[in-house]
Amino acid sequence: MDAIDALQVPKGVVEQLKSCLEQALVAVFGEAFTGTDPMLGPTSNPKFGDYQSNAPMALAKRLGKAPRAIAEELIQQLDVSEFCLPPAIAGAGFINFTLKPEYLEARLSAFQVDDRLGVEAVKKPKRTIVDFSSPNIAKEMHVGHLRSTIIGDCIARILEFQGHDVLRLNHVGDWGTQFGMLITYLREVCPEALTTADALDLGDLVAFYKKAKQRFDEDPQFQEQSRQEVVQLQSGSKETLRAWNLLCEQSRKEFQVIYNLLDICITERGESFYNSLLGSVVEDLEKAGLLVEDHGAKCVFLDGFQNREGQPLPLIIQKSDGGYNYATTDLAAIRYRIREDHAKRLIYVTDAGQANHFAQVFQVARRAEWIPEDITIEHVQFGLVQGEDGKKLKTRSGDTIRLRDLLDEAVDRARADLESRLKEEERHETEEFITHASQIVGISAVKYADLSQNRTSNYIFSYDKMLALQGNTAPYMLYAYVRVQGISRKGNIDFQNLGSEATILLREDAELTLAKHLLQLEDTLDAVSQDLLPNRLCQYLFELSQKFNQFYDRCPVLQAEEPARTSRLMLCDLTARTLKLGLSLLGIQVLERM
RNA sequence: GGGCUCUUAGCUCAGUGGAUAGAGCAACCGCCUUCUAAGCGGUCGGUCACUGGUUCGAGUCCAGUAGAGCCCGCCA
Repeated sequence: MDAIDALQVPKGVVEQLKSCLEQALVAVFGEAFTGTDPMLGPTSNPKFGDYQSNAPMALAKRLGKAPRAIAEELIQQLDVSEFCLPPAIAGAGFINFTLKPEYLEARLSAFQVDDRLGVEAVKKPKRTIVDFSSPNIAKEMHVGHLRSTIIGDCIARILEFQGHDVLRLNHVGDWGTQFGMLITYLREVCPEALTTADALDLGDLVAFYKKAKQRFDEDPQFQEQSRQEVVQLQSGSKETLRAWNLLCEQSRKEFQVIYNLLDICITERGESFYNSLLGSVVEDLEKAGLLVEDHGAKCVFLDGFQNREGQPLPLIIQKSDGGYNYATTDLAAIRYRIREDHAKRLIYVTDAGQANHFAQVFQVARRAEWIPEDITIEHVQFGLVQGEDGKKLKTRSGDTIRLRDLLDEAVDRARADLESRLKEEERHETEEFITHASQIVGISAVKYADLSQNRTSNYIFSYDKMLALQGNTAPYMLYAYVRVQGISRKGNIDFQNLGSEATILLREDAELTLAKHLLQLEDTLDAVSQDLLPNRLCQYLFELSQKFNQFYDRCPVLQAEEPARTSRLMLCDLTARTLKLGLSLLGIQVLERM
């Protein structure tokens, strides 16, 4: 087969093999086996080939035959010669498939002119909302916002690349009791901040917030005033709204500094956006017969949730003072996102501590029949960021770490490391180079360290580990990319112009291993867009870097004779482009030199 | 008391119901006259918390036990 055929069969290898197996199952065992899962996956060990089917063992009971006999019959009816070597039966009844070098060569050669590197855009794009980051107005962004921001951005990037229509929403905390207490406090001690722009910077605001919170916790009268202020806000008092607006504007500027640093694009649509819709949420829940008044508050009592005394737990929709809280806002947001934004997939990226809250809100929305069957709603939760002592990450003095400081330190450390290496190697680089490289390495390291862990577990934050040059880190991968660019500089190679005759030839094991991995990008992205676990993409890119480094170690490129030389140059270029694309989906930029 | 998440090598962590459970770090041993050694190869390292169950097959699914973290009525 040649490159043209490969282009006409654009489906992933796995899909092709699966459908061949499905056809064989029907051909051998009859129509009753239509739709039987062929149980195809990558092999558990490269010595078994590339893919394995476990179907014979699964079907043994149903067919009353030995697995190996079933495998034998299946193979007879199976024609995969287009892309595989003859399949082999092994062990208890596994069917092992090994891809033909010619097939790999043809597929990869086609990637040469494909910016998407073989990854097809989805046929049915879904309107998807990714709700992430969500800092609170009047507070500084801190470590707690790190994971939501990084993971949410990554998920959005991947879904966008797959062709989905993604709306990235920043559900900022710009409403609620905390706001009331801040305005109440400022009215007392710094009234000009409520009427004049830039009267305070965010640092002051944060200090005031802390004091306000203190007052709120110990002074019942202050509490009451704060609640009243919230009611004023919610009912649209002009003066309060103006003060509120000034505070928001101040915070917004500061958030943007962080988002620029992290290269994050997001649309702000805070809690306040849903303010005018809260009343109808209450009304509709009332109509649906879900609302119960208890101690003056309007609640929905939940199925499967209890308080300490074993009583059913309420979700409070409207407080006894008439104010609304976050559950109400989240319910309004669900409705708005489905009815007005026409979202088909709703994704919330917040910490695991909010799992109860979302489970409760989703339950109420379902019982109110606001979530149609064809719409999925997911809480993408993640664990705590912990210090190296295993406790919640804090500064030495016990304060919360500002996100800004955390990122600055990562960049500073990357810079110190780079400078010491330059000195050691007696290299001289411009200030511009050093600044840029440190910036990319530092920020990438923070992002990659976070994304490379399974998000559901807590994660231990360590500058030393994330900035390490060895292992599963951003610098290791950036270096693999830089190595390719080094080859092109050394050999004066223009990867865009390797000639129309250029073809990929896979002769060495290291070449074959690398080639097979390059072909798995699509499957990897499919998996990530389903389970929303970015660490799988990280794992893929890490393995790609390892396989490239092995190839680099064993196969000379520039010194090789033609046609191997051009073929290897193509493999280098494909690797670099795959790394660049993959890292970009993690929100990480590459460097040409480092 | 209830709920959620977790428990895998000395450390940090992967692991789609399938074959002999993997990686990185740390430790130790090798490899630069050859494209950046920020690399590559090798050695050492395991009662997958425990007990049952489902299954042809369980680290993976179910139940229970123990331990850790987080959450649990008017904050978000």
